Amino acid sequence: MASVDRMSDARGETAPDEGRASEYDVTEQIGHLLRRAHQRATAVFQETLDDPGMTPMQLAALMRLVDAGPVSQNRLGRETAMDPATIQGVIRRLEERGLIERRPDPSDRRRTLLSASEAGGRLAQALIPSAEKVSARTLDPLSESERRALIALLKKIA
Amino acid sequence: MASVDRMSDARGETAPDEGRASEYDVTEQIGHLLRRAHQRATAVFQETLDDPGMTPMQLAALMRLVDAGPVSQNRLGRETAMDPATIQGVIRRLEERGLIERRPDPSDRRRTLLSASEAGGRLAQALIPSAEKVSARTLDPLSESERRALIALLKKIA
DNA sequence: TTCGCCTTGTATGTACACGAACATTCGTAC
DNA sequence: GTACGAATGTTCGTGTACATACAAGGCGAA
Repeated sequence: MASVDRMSDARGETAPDEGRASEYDVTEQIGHLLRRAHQRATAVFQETLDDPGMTPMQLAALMRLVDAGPVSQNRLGRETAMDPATIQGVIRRLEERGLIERRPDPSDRRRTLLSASEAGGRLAQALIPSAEKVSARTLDPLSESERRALIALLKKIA
Repeated sequence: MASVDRMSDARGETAPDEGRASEYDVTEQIGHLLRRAHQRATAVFQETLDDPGMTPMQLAALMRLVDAGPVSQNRLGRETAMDPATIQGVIRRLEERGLIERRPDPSDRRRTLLSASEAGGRLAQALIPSAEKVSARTLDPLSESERRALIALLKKIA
């Protein structure tokens, strides 16, 4: 978290910005900027959320489960933009913490139905204010109209 | 890469968007949008770059080395926004491919000086057009002014 | 009904990403 | 000149992220 702060400098040691041979500057590429911004958003999440050990992906999955009732694992992955191979681990860790439950789907024997446990539902509800603070802090450097603009632009390229 | 495309739907199986209990929608949070956008940028990178096996981080490090001459490992990490623990693996893989070279810093025995090898320099130069195409494709859905706006906003929150 | 194709969940392997702990070395204050 | 704090690079552990391959079940067409 604090490590991100340390990574922004380019001072000292050698003269800055001399002898740029090619015309390709990594720090100007959209991919790099998206990565940096996502990096900071994750750091803010960890600093701000009232639950150490809860990760962004785990909270996303849990919140979605609380809202969207029992769903299959793959479907939950689609709704939260997670690969089937990725959501597998997220689900396993949430279950190990007793926040969600798994049971076989009676109407389709391939599927496992997921739902939030009692404790999971309570935790999700309790974390909402904290989660909203995360978003607010991440967008802190921007004005209200800039925030709306950024969100709209991100939706366009996603 | 194609998997990202499959992850955008929320149709079928149950009625969409009924019984939203809490007021927290994950897909509207800035962190989630940043993650999705970064996800797509990475997918475009892999589809577009003329070198399977080259990753965004590896290219960033290599490009920086070509431009910024010999640098220590930690410093290169700071300039490309990579954790010391992270850049370690990136450097190792680049060296295994013979694209960069490591030698001890004579003036500071803690440090390892990194520089691009001959082959690394040639590859970096050859990949520039391809890398620019990556950025262009990622920004494809946006107009020229939108692109500038997005880049400026991302720099503000990073 | 059976064949072919799709979906679902799992496992494996690679590559970030970062906290934490560590040994070595440097620089400086004393 | 020596003790102390800071910087450098490494290792370990955990958590995404995804390609690939796979077993099992569902489903429609022949």
